[in-house]
Amino acid sequence: MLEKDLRERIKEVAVDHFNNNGYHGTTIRNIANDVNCSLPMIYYYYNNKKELFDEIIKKEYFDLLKRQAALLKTDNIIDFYTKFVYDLNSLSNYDKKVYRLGIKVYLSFDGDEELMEIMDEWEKTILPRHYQLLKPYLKNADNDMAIVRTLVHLLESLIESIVVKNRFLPEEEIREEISIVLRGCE
Amino acid sequence: MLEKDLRERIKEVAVDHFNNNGYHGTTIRNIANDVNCSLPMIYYYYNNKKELFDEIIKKEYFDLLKRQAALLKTDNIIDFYTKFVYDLNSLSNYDKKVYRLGIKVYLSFDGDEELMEIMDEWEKTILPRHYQLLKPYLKNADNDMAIVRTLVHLLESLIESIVVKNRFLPEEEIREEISIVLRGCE
DNA sequence: CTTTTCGCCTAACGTTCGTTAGAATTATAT
DNA sequence: ATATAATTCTAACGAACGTTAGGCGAAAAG
Repeated sequence: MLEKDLRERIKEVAVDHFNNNGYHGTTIRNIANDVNCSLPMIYYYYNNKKELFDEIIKKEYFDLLKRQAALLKTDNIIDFYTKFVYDLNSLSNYDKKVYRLGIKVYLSFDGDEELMEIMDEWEKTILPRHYQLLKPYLKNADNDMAIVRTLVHLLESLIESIVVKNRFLPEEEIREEISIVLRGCE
Repeated sequence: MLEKDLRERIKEVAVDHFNNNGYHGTTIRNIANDVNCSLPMIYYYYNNKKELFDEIIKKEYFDLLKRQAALLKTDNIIDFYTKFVYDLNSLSNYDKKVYRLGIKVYLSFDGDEELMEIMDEWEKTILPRHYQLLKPYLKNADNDMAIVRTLVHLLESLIESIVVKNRFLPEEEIREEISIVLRGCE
């Protein structure tokens, strides 16, 4: 037994390859090479290529999302969202790659119909969840929902910068932008 | 000679395939099948697969971007940005697919190093360009640049909804969100 | 001590890929 | 009419792909 469980190491390397080369550009041989194991070992732990890909999205990605969504919320809504985004900067490389891969599937740039449906289900929960979070701070104006939508759009773009484009975003910049959208709230 | 130039038809079908299946998931055989021509005809007009992909990004995508960027600007900045985004809804299917493919490369979900460098060069021009547009409407506050950044982030997310996720966004929703970011300007 | 199970391997299967050789057909020019 | 050039084809190349058959050695179970 090497440093880590072989099954885990395969998945880690697979995340890397799927990320860099997409589903079709990734070969089992290349994964096996980087893991330093023989080719059929991949099939010993995963039935086939698709199952390996699916496990990364269904388990790793959604676990990560749920961990993120369960973050504690402070009493200041701007602080909360700022921290929520800023903390993505210090995600582990593995988590960042899983996140990136998930977004790729979310935008239907990779994966298949089945995964897309799961993503659609998740997406439906996004707006209501943030509406609940923001509710106490909204002034029951006629554009409350527009503010929630705008914030979610901003968050998506910020997350993409950090996770997909692999940029570092300073806390102050994040706070400024979120404050612009939420100015007037609290 | 059929309805259209064969070279053009190959490119059209290729855009579709690269879009649906990515670079590695696309095969020259499948393209030839859908074009209803023999396989080597692709090689008659394009030296290889990569050249076909590159032409779509380098010519079609950037032509589209430049067309977009050259849009006339009205005297009302919110009207202008609203129209800018809303008009994406009625892009032709071909243009939408080209746009989508370009964003895929922009996010380095497809394509290679060389295309990424071209994308990076383009990206550098985005913030300054919108700063110039917004300048007359900004009140020289200390968060002027933050407003520009926020707007660009919002635009990116709105564009992605329409072009990548293929949603229809109503003009009123777009206007509301842009107004939230630009409230105070003009 | 024997037998079964587990983790891992070498070698190969059949298929599909990008690409090309070489020839047939059609259009253009002389 | 004849020569040249532009399109298009059938057929195949070698390489790489996902996947599997079958066996080896060590550990665990009886």
